[in-house]
Amino acid sequence: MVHEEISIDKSSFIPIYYQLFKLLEEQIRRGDFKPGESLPTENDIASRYEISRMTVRRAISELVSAGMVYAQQGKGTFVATPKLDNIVFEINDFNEDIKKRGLNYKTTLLEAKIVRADENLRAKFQITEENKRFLFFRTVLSAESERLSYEVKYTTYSKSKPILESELKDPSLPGLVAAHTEYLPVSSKKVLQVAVCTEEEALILGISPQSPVFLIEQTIFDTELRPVGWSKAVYRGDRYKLTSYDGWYKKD
Amino acid sequence: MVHEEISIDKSSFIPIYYQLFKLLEEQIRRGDFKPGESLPTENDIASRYEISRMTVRRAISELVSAGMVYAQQGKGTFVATPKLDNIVFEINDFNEDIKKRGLNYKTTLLEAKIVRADENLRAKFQITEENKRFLFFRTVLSAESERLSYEVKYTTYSKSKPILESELKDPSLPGLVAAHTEYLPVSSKKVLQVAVCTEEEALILGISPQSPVFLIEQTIFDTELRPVGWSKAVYRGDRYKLTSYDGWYKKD
DNA sequence: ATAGTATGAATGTATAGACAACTTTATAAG
DNA sequence: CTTATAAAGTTGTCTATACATTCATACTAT
Repeated sequence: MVHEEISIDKSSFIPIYYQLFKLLEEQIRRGDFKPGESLPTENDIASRYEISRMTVRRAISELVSAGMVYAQQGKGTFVATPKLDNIVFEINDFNEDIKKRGLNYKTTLLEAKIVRADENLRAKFQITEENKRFLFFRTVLSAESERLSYEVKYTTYSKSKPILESELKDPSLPGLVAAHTEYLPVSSKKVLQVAVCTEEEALILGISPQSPVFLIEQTIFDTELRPVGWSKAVYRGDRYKLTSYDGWYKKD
Repeated sequence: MVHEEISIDKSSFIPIYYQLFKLLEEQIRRGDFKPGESLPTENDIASRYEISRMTVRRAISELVSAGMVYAQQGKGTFVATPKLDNIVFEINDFNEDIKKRGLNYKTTLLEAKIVRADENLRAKFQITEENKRFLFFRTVLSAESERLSYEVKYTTYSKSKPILESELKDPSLPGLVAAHTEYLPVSSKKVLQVAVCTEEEALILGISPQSPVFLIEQTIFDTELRPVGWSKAVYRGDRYKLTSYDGWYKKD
């Protein structure tokens, strides 16, 4: 296969550092520089293309960010070996998958009320006070009139921030928390497990009991690391999967 | 709470850009600059600390990478709102969890042989040739004499690259592929699903049939995007979980 | 021979300045 | 008042230079 000659066009509106980044990336991909080998020195590249060394460094730093090369002070810059045992499952929203497929999805609010915390809930929110009240939501997500997931959510509650009608449409946990917390919610922890669903969940989702499901618990914390929101969601195992891509070739 | 006064020490061995990065990060964390608000301009910061604008830009670019701020040309640099519905499950190795807990884990090779591809396998490797041969491995991972996962792996095979004794100890798919492929393996796709285990898997893992399990399929591709390795692993659902942290506060 | 020292080469940090690209605001023209 | 133009402000790119830091090598003294 013949590769078209790529080079640097200093008069282009595309930044030089970006052109060089793409050029080096392509050369690495097609094996001009192999894993473990070193790239030409920054000064070599700079004089080769008659550009500044700082511009070369900008290009190389992009390669470093992409994980394709690594630099060692005093030695040089070397091509990395693609790491293939790294697994990164990234989901902006566990439901995004469904939405992307263009299906008609909708969230149904089963219940919304103010509750007093029982012992279990107090543990989740790391409080001892017995009379503290929380907002409680139960929702079901469905697509094409098929129920896909069931979620219960709790957030802190204060009288000064009542429930708004608009929240009830599609109450996401981060959204609810932001609306009912004094402090800024800044961090979140999620735990994914597999389980077989309970009879109640099976009934709600319209699947047979003991079916395998994804179970995701999420806790949201404020600036002082106090829990201000907690949710537990059950996703049908036969309708969800997570995909991870790795290595040099990534989805653009 | 009183915060110690942080500032820039130009004589420190810690780079100025890094000091400034940490300084700005801390100011954002404690709310001096709130989400949506703008940071001081680069020139302001530069003259405020009597450093170069390029050094300021280096610091801010770190903040951008961390997702705490975003820059808009011509307008300014603004504090981002923590995104809490992003889920990133990252596992260097699905077994790392086990290893970190300091348990005695070991990989047991159940079987290793050369096989001819059946129709199913040919589909996985996107080939039609019927007589092509592949390497086949079956392994079990156990910790504290408890079996945790069961994995079957296939890689391309050529006579010129025979199986080495050393491979049989702990044959990871990327390792096997690298040892038996002509071209460089550069990318990988993994799909995680939930399932209930088969009777065979239940027997091997010593759990009851129909137990919930994680199921991870991995395909490794070479530079020409040809599949050169495929594996399917079953992990005990009661022994594995995935955790994701999100937002501004991340684990250090 | 060994250890210490000097030298060169490579990446890392920092600066000052120039201009480009984009946005907002102020100004002028109709 | 509206619209077009100019100006100012802000981030983005690029350059040339200087020095620091780290590493490998060659050299020197013992």
